[in-house]
Amino acid sequence: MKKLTDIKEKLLSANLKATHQRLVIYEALLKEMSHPTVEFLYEKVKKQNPTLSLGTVHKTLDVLVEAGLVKRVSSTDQIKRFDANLEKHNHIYLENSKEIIDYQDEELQKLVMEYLAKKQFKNIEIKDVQLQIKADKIDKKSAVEIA
Amino acid sequence: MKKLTDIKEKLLSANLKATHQRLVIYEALLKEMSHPTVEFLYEKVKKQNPTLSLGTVHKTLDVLVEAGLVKRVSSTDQIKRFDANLEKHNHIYLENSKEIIDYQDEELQKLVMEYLAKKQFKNIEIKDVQLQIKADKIDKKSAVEIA
DNA sequence: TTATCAGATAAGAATCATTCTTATCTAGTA
DNA sequence: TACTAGATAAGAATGATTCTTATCTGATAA
Repeated sequence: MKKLTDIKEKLLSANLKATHQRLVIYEALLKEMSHPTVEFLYEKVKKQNPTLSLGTVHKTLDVLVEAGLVKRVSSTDQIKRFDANLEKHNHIYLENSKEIIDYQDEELQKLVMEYLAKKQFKNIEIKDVQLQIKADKIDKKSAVEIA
Repeated sequence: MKKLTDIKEKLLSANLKATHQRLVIYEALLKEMSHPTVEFLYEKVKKQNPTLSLGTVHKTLDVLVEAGLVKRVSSTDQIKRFDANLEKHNHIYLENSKEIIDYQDEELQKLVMEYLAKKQFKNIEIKDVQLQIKADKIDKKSAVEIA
C-alpha cells in the first residue's frame, strides 16, 4: 500500500514536481496489477479529476518512464501498456484472456543471468533480460496461481 | 537460401493460394534478418512490383501470421514487426541502435523450459517462452558477435 | 472457348492511439 | 505583487493500421 506521501517523495527524488495530476496518475498505475493502457488509466483518474485530459496522461506517463519510475511493457499489439513495478520480474501473456500478469522468480532470473554472463558476446553490453511466457488460461473465471 | 518453389510449397501446404504478391512479400521477409516493419517490406517489394499496394502488404502479413508461417515480434514501440524464422529463438533488443537481432541458443531454451516445467502453475498452460535481452551496441559500426 | 464464382488485390477513405501545438494556468521566487 | 518556468487543457495533426468498395484473377464447369 503506497501512501500519497511516498508517491510524492518518489516524484521529488526524481527531480519532478509533485503536481496533483502526476500524483493521481502515478497512484492509479501503482494500484493496477494489470499493466494498464493510457486510456484505462485516463478513465480511472477522470472520475475524481474531471478536468484532467488524456494528453496529460500520455505526457505524464512519458515523463515517469523518462525518469525511470515506470516501465513500458512490450507487446505485439499497437497499444502502449505501463508497469510501475520496478523489481526484476517477468510477464505471463495470457493469450486467450488478453491479460498480462507478473511472474516474479529470483531463482529463474539468476539462472538466466548467470548463464548469459558465461557466454561471450562481442560488441554488446547486456542491460536487462526479460522472459515472456505465453500461455492460455484454462479456466477463464478463476485466477492463475503460481506455486 | 529459399527457392521460390519452396515458398510456394509452404503457402500451399498452409492452404493459401500462392499468388505473386504473397510470394514476393514472403520471400522478402524470409531474406530479412532485421525483423522488418510493414513499410520496410513495402518499399522493398515495390521496386519490382510497382502496382502492389501497402494495404496488400498488411493483409498478406496478417494472413501469413494467421496461417502460422510468420510471427509478430513484440516491442515497446507502436510499429508492427515480423519474423519468418519459426525456430525457437530469442531476441536481443539493441536499444541504442534500435535493432532487433536473433539469438538462438538451444541450451538456454532447454534450461528455461525445464525449470518452468518443474514449477507448479495452476490454471494456465504454457505455450511458449521467449527471452528479451535488452542491450546496447558498443561499437555501432561493427556487428554483434555471439560466441 | 466462355461463363461463373470465390478469393485476392488496389485504391483510397476511415479509424484511432499518439503526438504536437498553443494558450492558459500554477507554484515558487524575487 | 509581478515574474517566470514548467505543467496542463484543449483540440488539431499525424501516421500506422484497418476497413470498404470496386476491380481483377485464376480455377472450374458448362
